[in-house]
Amino acid sequence: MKKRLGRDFFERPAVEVAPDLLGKIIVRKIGNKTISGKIVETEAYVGEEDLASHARNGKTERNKVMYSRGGLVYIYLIYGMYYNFNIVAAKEHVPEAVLIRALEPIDGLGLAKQNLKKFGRVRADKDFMRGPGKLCAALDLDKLLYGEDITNSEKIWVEDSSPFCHSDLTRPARRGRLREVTSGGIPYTEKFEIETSKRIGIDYADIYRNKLWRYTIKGNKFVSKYKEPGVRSF
DNA sequence: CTACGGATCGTCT
DNA sequence: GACGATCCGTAGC
Repeated sequence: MKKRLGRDFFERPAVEVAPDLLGKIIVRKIGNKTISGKIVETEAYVGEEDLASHARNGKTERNKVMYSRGGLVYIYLIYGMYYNFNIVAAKEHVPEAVLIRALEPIDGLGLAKQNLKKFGRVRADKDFMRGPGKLCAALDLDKLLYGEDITNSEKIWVEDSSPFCHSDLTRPARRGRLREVTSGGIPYTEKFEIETSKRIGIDYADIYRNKLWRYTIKGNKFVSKYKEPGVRSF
């Protein structure tokens, strides 16, 4: 059974929520249409002392929702043309958040494709929701959703994954057996490994640039900057 | 494959 | 006035 994640899930430290979100399903409702995808990449931003976090200078007009209850949506404009989508973590007054960096597409690919076209051509299906800016474009996430409560919103929420869900992209070959249903090489029916790494694009953050607060599903092809194993450069 | 520059504007100094 | 939790196109190998 699919089940929406509630307050208790999000009101924990971001370094716990971020890895726990891997494998969960983001569902986006636009009118009577649905776009959904499996979370394969997240990053944790951990309070005012985290120099990579928007909370590093205290509460401001932009980041104030980070100080509210876990489970609210923090969306902001970046580089003047993209949005980034976060879910607030931890309890009220504690400014933590989880950046959603990549999804594996499941449903509503046609609409997602349409949404993305405003931002230019998309090369491959696996690139739809790979990267925080593209993900927001694909799901049509913008300032209008700032502060939305993901635990009871009609527009967006997070579900536990059902074991056999898969998209057209990852549907097994006609003759394939169920256990060969894969998500970027990782069978849905098996547990995945979580890999940690440095967060992307925050080289200015002094010692916090080296924190391993980026979480990915190991081997999943929909992770941003994923490289095929065995590929070497000269 | 890697490296690099430009787009573009709200937010904060 | 500077810059960014990004992305894409181009150039070169």
